[in-house]
Amino acid sequence: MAAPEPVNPEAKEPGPANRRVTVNDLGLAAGVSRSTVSLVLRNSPLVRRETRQRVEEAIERLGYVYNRSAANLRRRTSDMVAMVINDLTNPFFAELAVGLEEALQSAGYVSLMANTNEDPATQLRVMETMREHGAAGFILCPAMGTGTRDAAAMAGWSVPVIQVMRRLPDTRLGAVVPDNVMGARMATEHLLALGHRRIAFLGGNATDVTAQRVGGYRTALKAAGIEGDPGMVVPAALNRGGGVGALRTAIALHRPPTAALCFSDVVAFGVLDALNDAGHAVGRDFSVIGFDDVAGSRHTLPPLTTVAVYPKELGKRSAAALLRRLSGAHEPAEHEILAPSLVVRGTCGPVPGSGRGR
Amino acid sequence: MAAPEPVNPEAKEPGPANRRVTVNDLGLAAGVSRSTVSLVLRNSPLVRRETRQRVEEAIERLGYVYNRSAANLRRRTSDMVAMVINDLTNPFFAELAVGLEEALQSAGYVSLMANTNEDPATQLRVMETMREHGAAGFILCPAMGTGTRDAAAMAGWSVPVIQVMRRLPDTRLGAVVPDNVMGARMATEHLLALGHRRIAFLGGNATDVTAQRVGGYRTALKAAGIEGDPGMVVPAALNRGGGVGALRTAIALHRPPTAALCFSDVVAFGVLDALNDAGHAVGRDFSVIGFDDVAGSRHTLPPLTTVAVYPKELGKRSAAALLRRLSGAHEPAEHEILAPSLVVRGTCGPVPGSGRGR
DNA sequence: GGTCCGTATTGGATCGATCTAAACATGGGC
DNA sequence: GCCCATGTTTAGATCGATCCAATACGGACC
Repeated sequence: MAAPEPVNPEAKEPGPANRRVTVNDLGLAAGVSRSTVSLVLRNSPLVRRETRQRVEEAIERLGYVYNRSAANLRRRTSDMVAMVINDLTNPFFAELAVGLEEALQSAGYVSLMANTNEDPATQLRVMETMREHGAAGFILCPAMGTGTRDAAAMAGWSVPVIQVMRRLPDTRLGAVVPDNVMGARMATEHLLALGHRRIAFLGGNATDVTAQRVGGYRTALKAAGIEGDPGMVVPAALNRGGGVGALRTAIALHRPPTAALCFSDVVAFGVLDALNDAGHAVGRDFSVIGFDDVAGSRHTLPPLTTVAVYPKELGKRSAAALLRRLSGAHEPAEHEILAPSLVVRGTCGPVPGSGRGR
Repeated sequence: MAAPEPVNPEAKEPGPANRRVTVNDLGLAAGVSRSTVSLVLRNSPLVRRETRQRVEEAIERLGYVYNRSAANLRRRTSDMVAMVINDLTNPFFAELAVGLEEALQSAGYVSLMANTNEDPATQLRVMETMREHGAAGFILCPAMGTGTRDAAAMAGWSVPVIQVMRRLPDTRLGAVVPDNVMGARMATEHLLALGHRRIAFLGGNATDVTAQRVGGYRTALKAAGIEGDPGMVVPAALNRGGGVGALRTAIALHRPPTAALCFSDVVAFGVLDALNDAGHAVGRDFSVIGFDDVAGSRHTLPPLTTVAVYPKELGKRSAAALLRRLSGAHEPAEHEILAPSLVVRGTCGPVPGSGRGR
């Protein structure tokens, strides 16, 4: 007997007013109590084989959907983790997010996600909402300009917060970051070994990351006995246009650099644009090193020498760190620092006019 | 009197075993019932001003956190939306995801997110989990090779599913997609207008998107009275390397093309690499058009002529479509098709040897 | 037959909120 | 003094699952 109205064809049993199927309904259908159904759902060995089959058959027949929210409420648990990312359109962070989500997914967690667009206010708002939703923990790549008050508030929440890539000055928050100081030092030393003495640092923002990279760069120069020239550090927007501008500023200096370490690959792309534009031969007239090793850096002309920091790995590690905090009751907040590596491609060469060319 | 143990400093009131603060606790603290507290939480005008203040003061003092899961359970509602993306590391989809999330966020929803990595099995698994979590609806960019059975299963769930960018052949699912046919037609006509007769189509995958773009390309050729040469459609992996290989295949043909429409900008990047590598002047010896208009296409040498499809806008629109379905009770599944536009930059020119050069 | 045991099952309370209908207070009108 | 309207508050049931202590059942054993 066909139903007169075009109802949802999946609603296998009409039921009273198309109500959601619950453990009670299953029990009724299978001739057991909801407690037994619950045991079946949780794969308890207490249930007799035959009873289990009856229940499973009812689950199938009624099209039952388990309600994790209700279960989590009763069990006082949560299997949701929040990931809060500053800028997903940046391929670096996109890859980080993918590594993160993949790790969480395979650990049986589901991810709440928000993009903050580098806005601390948005960041705090979405994190509060996610907390109300019962997120078991947070992975946060802090927006630029996140205040100390915000950090303190997060640290006061009773769920673990793991920072990734960037760090706020609050020791109660965990973190997984690359060793920016070391990466910048390695890159600078590479240029020094090629004979460069006047090396610029191009690009940077108001995060701890910039401070660390500039720090590593300065340390390497100092160790080589080179006086740091403040004009050699050129701040610039972290995009291609910023790189173009920064290079032009640098080569217009009274005593221009012969090489540059860039804050990121994207900035380096702009630097390459500007060099090509001005007719300089990259790697011969001027050497360039990037930072991050994003996908595109393999394909510039010439291919970009850069410092690889493995964003996907950062994501995976931060997920692992969070999962550790979630299982081990009161682990302390740890900071994990990943070693970067220098990837030598084609944008660096000996100092022009050193006689080592050709 | 200082507590002896280093407990969570945010736990303003010790409470019995550091239990979560609930409406009951608030009621006790403010001298009202939990019902009144609940009214305050929902900003009901029924509550007397003075009572509301007492409750709000208690909320502040006890550090209360609203439990949305519990509320959603009782109210039989959900304010979570699931976004399921095939490949977030692809900047095109990353931007789409950002537009999507932004729109959902400002509509008061929180986003569950999963990356499927183009794997239909993963896709189905995470979507089922999200359903159990009570997602109010789905925005799905289907993984390549998603089966009809999967599509039917999703359509049978009682929550709306909006596809974005790609479409499965199931009319019960909504969709927001660009007009790929039109875009490819416009691009091909642009090349035809420049005098090209032998135009290749490079790259493609096993989705409806490829079929549509090739379709538009063929339609334009046919309208110009050009016999479609099957060898001119060169399938290739959708990455830079695929583009390199596809171009080499194309120019090795007996009668090679003088221009190419690429499946995507990324493929076009590879094509440009291969052309530069072979010493061809792009835009003079050979014309290239991309598809998507991703950020990088502005910065190739020369800048890439391409078909813009506005991924962020696709994201916003699909969010809007889902929200419409969520409010309006039984809206039908609509398909929204966005017009693309041709962005003319520097990679196209007249046919070589046509005398129109220079 | 009664006791004990292991296996399998169950009803009632509970998680933290909301809903419903009813109760309560106050004041005016008659 | 009673009724009713208005404004404010509340107890009990409920959402859909799990926890807990209790129970039912059959068989082994004295």
